[in-house]
This record gives sequence, C-alpha cells and structure tokens, in this order.
Amino acid sequence: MDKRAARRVDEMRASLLERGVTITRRRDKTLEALAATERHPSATEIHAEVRRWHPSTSLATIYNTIELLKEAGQILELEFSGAANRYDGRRPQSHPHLICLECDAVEDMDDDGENPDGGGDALDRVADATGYKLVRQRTDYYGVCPPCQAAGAAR
Amino acid sequence: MDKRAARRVDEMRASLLERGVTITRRRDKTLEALAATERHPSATEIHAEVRRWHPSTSLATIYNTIELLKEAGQILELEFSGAANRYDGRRPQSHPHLICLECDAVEDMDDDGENPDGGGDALDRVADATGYKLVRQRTDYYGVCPPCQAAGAAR
DNA sequence: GGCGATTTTAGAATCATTCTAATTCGTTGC
DNA sequence: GCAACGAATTAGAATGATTCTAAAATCGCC
Repeated sequence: MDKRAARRVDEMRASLLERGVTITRRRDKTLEALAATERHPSATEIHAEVRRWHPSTSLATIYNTIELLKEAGQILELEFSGAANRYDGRRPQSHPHLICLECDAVEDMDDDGENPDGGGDALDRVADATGYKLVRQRTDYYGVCPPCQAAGAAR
Repeated sequence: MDKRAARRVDEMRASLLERGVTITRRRDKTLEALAATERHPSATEIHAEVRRWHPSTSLATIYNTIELLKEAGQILELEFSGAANRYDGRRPQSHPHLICLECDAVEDMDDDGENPDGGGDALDRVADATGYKLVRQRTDYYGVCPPCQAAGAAR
C-alpha cells in the first residue's frame, strides 16, 4: 500500500472513530481495499478482496461498512441502475469521472487537483442561483476509453 | 399540450420514423407523456399516464419505447440504484439537473440555454484532454429544494 | 378478409441492494 | 477464567426495478 493509500485509511479510520464506530478487522480491511485501488470497485469486488483475509465475510458487512462511510462523508458512491454501484474511497469529495461504456472502467478525470470541478465553489454558486441547499454533485463523462478504441479499431 | 411539447413530440416521431420504427398508438402516447411534463418521470409514472388512454398497456412496452428513444438519442436517462430511473424527453442533450434528496424532485438546472453545460464544447474539450471518445455527460447537483427546506424549518 | 411481420402482453427471471432473525464476537466487571 | 451485555456479522429471504420469454394480439399490405 502506497503512502497516499495509508494516509487515506488513517483518515477514514479517524472519521469513523469520531462518530463512535468501532473499527473491526473486517471493516479495516474494507477501508484498505477502498484506499488501495483506483479501479472504483463495486461492493462485490471489495467483498472478494476482504474475503482473502476473512473468508467468512458476508456481502452484507461490506454494504454496512459502505453505509457508515457514506454517513461519514468518506466515500463517493456512483450509482448505476443496470450495473452495480461503484465506489471511490480515495477522494471522497465530488469530482468528475470518465466512464467507458465498453469495458465499464471508471477513472478519475483530473489528476488530483485540490479544487476539482470548481470544488465547493461550483456547489456554492449553484446553491446561490437556485435556492437549493446542496451537499454534493456528480459529473461523469461517458464514452469509450483509448484501449477499447484501439481494440475496436483492430477488429 | 403546449407548443414546445408538440414540437418535441414531432421531433421524436420523426427521429424514430427515420430509423424505421413504427409509431404505434401506445408509443405515441408515451412520447406525449414524456414531452408534456417537466417532472422527469420514472417508467412507472409514464406507464400510469399511457394507461389512462390504453389501459391494457404493459410496463414492458414503456421500457421498450424508452429503449428505442435512447437508441435514437431522443431521451436522457438519469440512472439511480436505489430508486427508479428518471427520464427527460424534453431536452435530450446532456444538461445539468438539480435533485432533491428529500422529495426526489428532479429539475433542469438552467432555464433552457442552447448551450447547456458548455454544450458539446465541454465534451470536446474533455475528449481532447483524455483521449476518450465521448458521447454524453451527466451533471447533477444533490441537495434539498426550497420547498423541502421550508417544510423542514417549519417542523 | 387474410398473411407475415411486428408489437404487445403477462408473467417469470435476474440481480443489486436491503432487511431479518439468529449467531458470534469483544469487552467489561467480577 | 468466565458470565453477561451490546454490537457486529451471518445466511438467507425480501424487495424492487429492469429485462427476458413465449404466446397472443395487432398492423400494414395485398
């Protein structure tokens, strides 16, 4: 696990502890699985990873931990209706994603700026203009990633 | 049905006909239901509306028509995992939405510009920067709408 | 009015997510 | 060590939106 991931796990742990949530071993592995990958995994993928260490873990526990992280604002959930939701535990603030319609890859769009998407600014601006009390935003770009384009062209 | 809605229905009809799709009565009512409301209805809501005219209509037919409209690029689908998808048949180009987390309202954010969201421009810019071949984007702002804020404050 | 193709229907199937009731685990006090 | 309590976890059932399937109805055309 790289340094960034380790830092994220610490942040998530601290945030959960603050809210009185106990960090069990399964939960801890779940945090690690989330912090360790850029793949934006689904619950099932996280489950598979946690199972490598705690084989009896049930999927419900993964969903339970995800719920706690959502309440703590420590995870971003990308909802889909035809497919499983995808999760971003590395950067819990709203930021844009690129989504490949062929291979279902989900990647962060910008390389990591502090103020992605206009950051809270865009949210504030829109809130002012509309009267909504906003808590987050979602911005996704849908298309075909370069590898899939190459694979398609080769055919 | 106002003039704008009538125009939209014509556009949708034309677009489907171009692709060799026959416009049955049920499909026509589905187009009308989509063009007539700003509520961004779910499939079930459209179904209820179409049933007022053709009571034997099944939900599968609604989904079938939605699928045809998606293929024709004549409808915007907002996916949710916990709740039903919502559809925008009035403005099929990508544009931002406001979503109320309390009452599930979905509204268009901007009042109707020709170039919402930076229009195709943003898509082109991102495509250039990332190498993706992009086809659409999704931008949603999540929060609490003014009426729900008022209702909440009153409590 | 009849025919072949398309559309529609009812109901079953699917699948991610949530719920439930029972079991297990961890801690604390003795 | 160990009993007791609360919290976490489990397996499996329930839910609900969407998709699939096979049969029946309908359409456009002759």
